[in-house]
Order: sequence, then C-alpha cells, then structure tokens
Amino acid sequence: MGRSGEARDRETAGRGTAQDGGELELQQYFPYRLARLAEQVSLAVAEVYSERFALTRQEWRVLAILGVRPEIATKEIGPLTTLDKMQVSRAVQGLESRGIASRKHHAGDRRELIVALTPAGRALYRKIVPFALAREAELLGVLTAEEAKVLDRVMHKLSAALS
Amino acid sequence: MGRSGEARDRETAGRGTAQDGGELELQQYFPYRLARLAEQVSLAVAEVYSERFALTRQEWRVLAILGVRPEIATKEIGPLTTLDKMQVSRAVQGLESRGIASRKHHAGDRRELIVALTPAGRALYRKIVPFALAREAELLGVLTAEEAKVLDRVMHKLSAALS
DNA sequence: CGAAATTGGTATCAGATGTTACTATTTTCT
DNA sequence: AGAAAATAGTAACATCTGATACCAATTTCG
Repeated sequence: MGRSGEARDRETAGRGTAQDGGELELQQYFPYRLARLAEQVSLAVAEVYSERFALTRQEWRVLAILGVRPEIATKEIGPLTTLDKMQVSRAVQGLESRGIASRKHHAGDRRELIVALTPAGRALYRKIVPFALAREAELLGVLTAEEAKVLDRVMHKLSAALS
Repeated sequence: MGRSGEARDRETAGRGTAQDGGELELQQYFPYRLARLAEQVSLAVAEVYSERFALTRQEWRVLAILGVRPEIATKEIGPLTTLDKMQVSRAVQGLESRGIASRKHHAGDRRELIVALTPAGRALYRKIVPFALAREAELLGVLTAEEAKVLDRVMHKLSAALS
C-alpha cells in the first residue's frame, strides 16, 4: 500500500499523532483531527464567499474554475472540483440564476452545456479572489517556510495513499 | 495574528502551497486541498464504522467518547465531539435505539441525561476500535517520523490560528 | 440503416441536516 | 417565596443532499 522509500524506524508515525494500545482517544485520532481542522478552515473561507457574496461552497468552487477557464463544458467541472454531476448541475444553475454564469449548448454535441462567466460574474470573481487568497496567506502565514513545505508534501503523500 | 517566532524570509509560505498574483488555482488552493484530503480520509475511515457496523459519523464519534468515558452527561458530549446539541441528541437516540447505549436521567438534575454503553455497545466498541486504529496507522505509515511530527505541530498551529 | 447502448444533464423523491421554537426542570434575583 | 431567566433536550419544520430514474442527444454495432 504505497510505502514511501524513506528510511523509517519502529516508532515511525508514533509520537504525537498515532495511538497506543486498544484505546482510541478521539481528540488525538488523526482522522478526527483532520476533519475538524478542515471544517474550521472551510468555515473561515466560507466567510469570504458565503457571508459576503451569498455563494454556496459548490458555487464557489465552480466560480473558481470559471475564473481560470473562461469557457468549459460542465462535464469537465466535476473532476476539477470534486463535485458529482448533480452538484455541478445545481451549482451552475445557481450561478446562472443570479447572472453570474451563462450556459449554452455545445454546437457539436447538443447534450453538453458550455458554461462561462458573465461580465458580472467576472467582476464578482475579481472581487472575491483577493479575499480568498488573503485568507489562505493569513493561515499559511503562521507556518514557517519549512513547515509549509512539509505540509505540502505530506498532503500529497496522504492523498496518494488513499487513491 | 499569532505569528510564530521563527525567522522567515519573504518567500515564506510560498513554495508549493500558496498562490501568486490575482489568480486562484483551485487545485493548489490550500483550503480546497485540505477539504478534499479530509473527505478522502473521512471516507476511508467510514468504511470501518459505516459499512461494517452501520453507524453514522456522529454515532461513531459519540461511541468513541463513550468507550473512554463509561458514563457521561450528554451535554458534555458536544464539546468533545464537535457536534451541536441536536446532533448529539440524534446520535445518542440512534445508539440507544439499537441497544448500543442507554440513557437515564441524572438524579441531581433531572434535565440532564446520562449516557452509557450497554454491554453490547461495549462489545461493539472493542470490535471497531482495532480497525479504526489500523486505518490510522496505515495512513500515517506512509509518512516518515519527522513528517508525522511536523504534521502534528502544523495541525495544532493552524487550528489555534483559527480559534 | 436502425435498434441498442452510452453519455450529458436534470427531475424527483427519500433521507439527512440545520434552525426555530417549545417543554421541562433548575437557578437566579428581588 | 415566586416571578423571570437560564439550561438540557427535543419536536417540528425548512432546507440541503444523495440516489434513482428518467429524457434527449449521440455513438456503436449487428
């Protein structure tokens, strides 16, 4: 199961994160701690797009994609945002209903829908992004450069181990 | 906002995690990556308690607490599990309805409910915990001891910065 | 070609979740 | 003491989310 090549002794993942005998201390349990942290972070970021701009988490993700890819087939959005097709459908509808995005059928294949930001949507995007980036910077700012580097690597490793 | 004392240069949290100009690349955006990872981990762990033992995430958390604190007022459960009082109420009801936990009114204050595991509940707990711990060990096993240590510290730092 | 299978997207319904308001009990304060 | 406020827990409703089935357009293949 995806062992990394590095040299590791017996104690390995032990100190500070893993558990001992047959007891499970929820507060120390890594999956719980991670879920909790992610929720905190998610909430902090949601202040930006939800409270200030009334977007759902899914809409925000789609918007983030549209900001970079000015025109995209909705079927491509799912993989990029980790949303299933129903969530994408709803998010895009939500954006459209508020004049943020527009949909049109693909000429070649009329099943597909192509989404793009409206001018208003683009303006919204440009307004939100700085706040979102600021939040991220604020957060990562509490870490040293070294810690940030390790964190990045660790997240990649864990993610890879799970796929 | 909670600057750590370490010496850090301009690049700081940059390399590998943070963003540049006014563009936001969702795939690289830390809050998104974290949410995604947490979801993956959560799913992997849910296999243990959900698929194998038909518990919801909330019930699992309450069970984990009850395994350590054999008798506890439900009002204490919320803070320990990061669930709101309604979630606790439902989770405990769920556990009770399946003979895993039992409730009784506190003698001194008859508003409070005291929850405890039934013998069947305790047996279930003992059956699940090893699997849950194994999952955790498997995951953390892909990290070096050093990485695990940094990860632990980083999670504490981030969590603290957000509270 | 044309029936069958596939694909993109959505309607629809069921179950989960969040919110508000309410009951019961206890505490506080005059 | 006893009215008012606070606390623990839940009912009830509204909303969100997930799963299934479905429609329309396209592709595959006999």
